Amino acid sequence: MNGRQRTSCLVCKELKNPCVENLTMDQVKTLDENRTDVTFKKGEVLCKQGAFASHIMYIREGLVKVYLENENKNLILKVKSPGYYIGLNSLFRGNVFTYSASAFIDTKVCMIDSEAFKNMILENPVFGAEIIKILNKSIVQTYDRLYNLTQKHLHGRLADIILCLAEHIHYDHNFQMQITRKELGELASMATESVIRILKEFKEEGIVTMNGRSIEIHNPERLKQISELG
Amino acid sequence: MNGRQRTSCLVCKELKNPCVENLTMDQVKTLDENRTDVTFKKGEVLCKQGAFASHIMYIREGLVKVYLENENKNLILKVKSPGYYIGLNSLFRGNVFTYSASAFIDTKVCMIDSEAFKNMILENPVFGAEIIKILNKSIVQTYDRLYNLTQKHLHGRLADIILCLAEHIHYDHNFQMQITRKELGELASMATESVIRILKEFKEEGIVTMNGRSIEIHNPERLKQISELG
DNA sequence: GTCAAAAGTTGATCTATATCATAATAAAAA
DNA sequence: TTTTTATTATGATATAGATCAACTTTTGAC
Repeated sequence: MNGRQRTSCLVCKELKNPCVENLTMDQVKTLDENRTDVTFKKGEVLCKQGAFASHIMYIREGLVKVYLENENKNLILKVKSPGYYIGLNSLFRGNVFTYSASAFIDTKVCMIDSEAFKNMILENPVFGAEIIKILNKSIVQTYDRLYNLTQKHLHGRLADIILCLAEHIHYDHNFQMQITRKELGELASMATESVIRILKEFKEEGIVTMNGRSIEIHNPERLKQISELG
Repeated sequence: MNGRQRTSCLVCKELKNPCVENLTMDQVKTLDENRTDVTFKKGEVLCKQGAFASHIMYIREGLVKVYLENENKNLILKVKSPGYYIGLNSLFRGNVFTYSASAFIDTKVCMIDSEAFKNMILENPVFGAEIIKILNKSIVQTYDRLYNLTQKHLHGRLADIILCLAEHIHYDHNFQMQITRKELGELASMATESVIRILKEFKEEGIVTMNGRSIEIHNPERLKQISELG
């Protein structure tokens, strides 16, 4: 694998980037004049694939599900947490959202006018470089998801998701999932019944114990192994 | 589908971008002093996932296969043609190639020193904005591939690839494929036998006629339909 | 507290697709 | 030209995982 393991982490912490630090006082002021804070309740749609992207969103609080829409089934691309941007992909190319996003839990975002954001990049190349860095992280994350969804089996994908929930969202190997088996299935891109069956197997092997939506990972190493083997 | 069809075109023409136009004479000169031309024969490796990316490559002639490596099986991400860059993803983040690339046919590239390239972005924000545009196009293309590989059936994926070869590489609905069924399978991410069987079906339905590696598409509309239905 | 709806569970079945085996060509090498 | 190797082709088999059906438990609404 040439130096890196492809764990499909839906939440890429590395992407978190307070690149506002690179702005001048004047620029922060301009940005401040061109922003507005909005709160979304769980399930509400933050942006719609194909709609005009007049603004970039910066997540302050909450958790956002980013997905591609289609008649039959949605494909979850990633889950974004505070510190991430939504809508960067629309910059300098059509100003149309390339994906839809909805609040996984109650979420607060700060909306920044696209034009103001673009000007910031054109005025301040260091800020631009930071945006490039963020985009590149996001591309690598997408490559990983592509790899995981096409090359790994259900067991590996579910192991990935459980580890991701524990280590990047709840920061604990013993946690209360706020999501249903169906949603878990959406994240791992598999049928609800498969989620249930595989969770049962993990339980029987002693890798986890579960009670309703609370889960405790006893053997994270084994989960990582399962994830690697596919 | 919210306004757009997800045809999995491995060769995204929109990405072609002579963004050198945005450089000053001085910058073009600097760039010229920091570049070197290299020719690769069919099959040769241009860059290796995980290796240090001391340079960006700009494709002048040929066709390049970009893929993720792994013990068992490679996953083709995209095919790049003249006008595209290789290695942009490594900018401002570790300078390590995120993928491997090899020449699909004889290929000429121009290598540009990474540091010189980065300086260009930091000196010239319009150039930086162009790079952001290119990265964003590439992300959207990757989302499409993710969608296609995970949501479409074999028939749809193969239809996509055949159309892509015809319309974006050979510019003719009647062309001589330079690749084997095995390679076709790699592009569409399916077994060689499946390629053969599905091609036979297309033939029997009168959508294409074939003779060895030469193929003529009689009903591109039908192929597009098959691609859409998955 | 009762009823309805949603979530969870389990087993049975179905299906798309990979894999295997083997043969027929075609291409390349000797 | 003969021999070897790679490609194309086809049928049989295996299997991962989805879908379906039915049943239980939990949650939420009135």
